[in-house]
Amino acid sequence: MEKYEQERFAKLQKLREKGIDPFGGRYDNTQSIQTILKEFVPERDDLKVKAAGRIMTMRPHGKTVFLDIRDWTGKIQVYIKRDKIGEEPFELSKLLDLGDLLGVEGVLFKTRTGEVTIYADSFTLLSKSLLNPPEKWHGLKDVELRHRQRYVDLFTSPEVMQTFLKRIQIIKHIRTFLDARDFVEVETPMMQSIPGGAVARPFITHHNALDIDLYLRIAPELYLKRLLVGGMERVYEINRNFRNEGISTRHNPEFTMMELYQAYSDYNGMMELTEGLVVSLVEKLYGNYEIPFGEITINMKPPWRRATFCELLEEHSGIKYDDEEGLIRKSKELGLETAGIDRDNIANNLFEELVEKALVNPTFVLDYPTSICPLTKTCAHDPRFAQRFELYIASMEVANSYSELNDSIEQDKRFHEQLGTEADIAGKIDEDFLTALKYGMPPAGGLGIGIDRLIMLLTNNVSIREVILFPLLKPK
RNA sequence: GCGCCCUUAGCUCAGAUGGUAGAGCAACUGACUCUUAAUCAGUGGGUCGGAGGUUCGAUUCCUCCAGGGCGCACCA
Repeated sequence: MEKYEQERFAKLQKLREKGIDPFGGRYDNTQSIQTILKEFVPERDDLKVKAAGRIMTMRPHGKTVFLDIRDWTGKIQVYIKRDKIGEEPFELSKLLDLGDLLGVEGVLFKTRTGEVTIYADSFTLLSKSLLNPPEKWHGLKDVELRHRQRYVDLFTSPEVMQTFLKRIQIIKHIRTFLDARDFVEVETPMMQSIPGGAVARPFITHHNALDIDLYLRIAPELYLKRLLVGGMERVYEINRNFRNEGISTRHNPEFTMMELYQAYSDYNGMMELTEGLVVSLVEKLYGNYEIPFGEITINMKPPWRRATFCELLEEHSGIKYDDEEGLIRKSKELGLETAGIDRDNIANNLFEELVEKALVNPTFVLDYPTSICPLTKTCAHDPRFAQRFELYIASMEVANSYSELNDSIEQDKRFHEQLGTEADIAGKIDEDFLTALKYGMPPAGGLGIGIDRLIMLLTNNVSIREVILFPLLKPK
């Protein structure tokens, strides 16, 4: 390692001796390689182009050298010929290495073998690379190295670059979609003194001047609803949530969540919105509704199935929600814990065990038991159930939505039921949120979409770490 | 947190019932003015993840540790 670096450093010194700055500077008016490749027309041999990119391969042939440079849009071959470029510059080309960043000016032509190539009039070293890039053919395969040194992964693997560019495109599309429907994007606190809006272990941090502990937010929900009270009728936020829990192919401690709230809507409105949004993304990225995901193919064609929690539970377990003994019996058959657990949670555990795995094509699961939905309005026809849906695709929970509970008295009661004893409650209920509700919050639909998971689906990556630029890894 | 698996050259990978390792790419030297996984000739490169143990001898067997992958658990 040391050795390779020294060899390259020696070349760098030689360049300096020749008066060349090995780290370049401003290099204006380049065109993207993709644009250059599109511009080429076979009839013309005088199209001047200027490109900049990283040297990926080099094929020296005595008094000529072919090299491929890549930028973030594509790859193009460069042809450097001594008789064309002059003796001194040609000597400089011998000090180039794989991985160096190079600027090239020249005319386009097609080689005998049919490859569009820049016939270099001149080249400029824009940055000397001091480390060996990974192998040209296999690239960087080691998953750990790919994540730790994402910068290498990105310049080595165009597919990885494409995944992240798609991620950016998807998030941009979501913003455009929501902006077109009169939503406004807002920012709410990441550091909260009471972590609310979800149930999860938070990260704790400390503010020195105030000498108080703060929590990194587990959800923005309670602040976004305050904005509904304030009269911001359609708000959304796309930003990070932090949960101090296990790491898996579907969980990263910090992840990107989109939450939105629409006054005077409800969870039915949110279903329409969700389906419209995700389908528009599928159409944009795929042009058809059959999308591959790992080993499976998902059919995203709307309309998506809508089925209640109870229907699905019965469909996959043969047991009705009302049949408490049946639920317990089935749970025991499956080896699930039942002691000290109430019926709703037993039902929910059974649901997770039996139903979720089967939900491959998009399915809206409606009307969860009220006790596991503390922030949700109950169903008019049966208050044991709440107006909530979760959207499952490929057995992953992708979205979660409800008709927002706007009755402050009911909300107060639910918080207390959720938290249990008075001792547990101290300092854990966001009283200011309840105060806000008392002023009056419009009935509203709320929606949360796990952006990373959505991007996994839309880019065919089965691990969340493949769609997060710098996933959390233990320090080496 | 638990279980299974992985860690060998800069990168991608071989390998040995235990006798201190090999290929391709990359690098270095030379030849080559339309090549493209360029080619040809030659050269160098390794604490075999770390620490212990067994052994005459360990990279190989055992234990522990670290990092990672997958699954489970956790996760409204």
